[in-house]
Amino acid sequence: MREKDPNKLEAIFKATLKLVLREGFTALKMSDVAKEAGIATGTVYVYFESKEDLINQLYLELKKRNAEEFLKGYNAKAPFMACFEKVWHNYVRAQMQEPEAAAFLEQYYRSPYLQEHVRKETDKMLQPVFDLLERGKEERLVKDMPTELLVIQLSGAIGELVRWHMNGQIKANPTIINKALELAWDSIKR
Amino acid sequence: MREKDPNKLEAIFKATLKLVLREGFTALKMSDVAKEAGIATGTVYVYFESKEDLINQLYLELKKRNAEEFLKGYNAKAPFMACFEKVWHNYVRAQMQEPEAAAFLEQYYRSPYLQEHVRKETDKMLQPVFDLLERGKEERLVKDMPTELLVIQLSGAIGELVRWHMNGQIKANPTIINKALELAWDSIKR
DNA sequence: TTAATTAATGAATATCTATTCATTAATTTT
DNA sequence: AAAATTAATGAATAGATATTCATTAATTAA
Repeated sequence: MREKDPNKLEAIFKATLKLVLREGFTALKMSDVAKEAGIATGTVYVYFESKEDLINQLYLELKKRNAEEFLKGYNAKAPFMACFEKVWHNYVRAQMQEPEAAAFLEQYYRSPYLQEHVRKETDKMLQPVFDLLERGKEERLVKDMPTELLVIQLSGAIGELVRWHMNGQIKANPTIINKALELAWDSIKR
Repeated sequence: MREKDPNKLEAIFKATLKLVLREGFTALKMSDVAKEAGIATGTVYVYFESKEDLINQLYLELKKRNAEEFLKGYNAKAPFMACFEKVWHNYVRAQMQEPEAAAFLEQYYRSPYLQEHVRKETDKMLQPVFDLLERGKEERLVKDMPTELLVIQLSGAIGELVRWHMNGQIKANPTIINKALELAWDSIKR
């Protein structure tokens, strides 16, 4: 039993991400994926049943990696402010390090591949943020506003920062990122 | 010379928006557009040369409408705070009233149809916001931060609010919208 | 070392969808 | 009212792309 090559699988993922970033789902062709990955068209079908399968598997994989990145070194017992900064930086880093992934996830949300239960499932990833913000409210450090609104404020700003960065409209260096953190915090602090 | 029916043109636009909101560009078929608009497939080609043409014409039309909405009743000579609130509410309203348009524009930005010069062209729509924020900095009402960052903070939050609203994850009634404004202002105020 | 098994290939096929066009219907002009 | 013009139709066509599969190459087991 000859083994499948994990490098090829990863190459397919990478190629897909690259192409989706460049032209979106609309222009994604299996033959292009294969070419970009440096393999034959048919080989993609050794690893994935169909285009739909590829996209969904990749989606789940990205979510998994994202969650790991997201909670790296997070300790819910630390003081609130430490937790907040940690989560914020993790979130930014997760998005910044993998802008292709961010673009893919964005596309997935507006595609025929999306299944509602999957969306709900993966939205749970934000739960730690919800918990943290509610703790912040209890400790009277954060405004008494619907937690959803607070999350929207934070994730919206980060997402937009990454988009502008990718467009080349802004260069998101550490200085900029820290300033963005300051803005974000001033927004929700009591 | 029989005249073309402006209702049909509008119906095609509407159908396209509806379908793109539901499943994105990926699943957009000319035959579906026609069916949704209640006309024959071929009729779409009476009004548009091609699918590409349809998408680009719709894009330009939406941008035009958006810009009108955006600047409605705006008077740059009013006191800063009045201007800020006006612009903010206009921006929210433009996005909220036409969530389908917002979804379409989002998709367009990640599609093979996008042309870089078009993106740059239409990004100019944000110029009034840039101007206003720079005035705010001069008047010492707004933080001395790169204007881009301030814009990112504002537009990111609004965009995310609309997305959550569309997903049904939050009900953006006037109360919520005002709270969001409060958060946004606290973020950038000095 | 040979046989067996499975990955890899890519041209051929099947499927799907944009576009065309011969025909019909509606409107306008004469 | 008849002729002329153009919109509207939708089945047929052209073109594009997902998927298959007969064949080859590589790896593993015997």
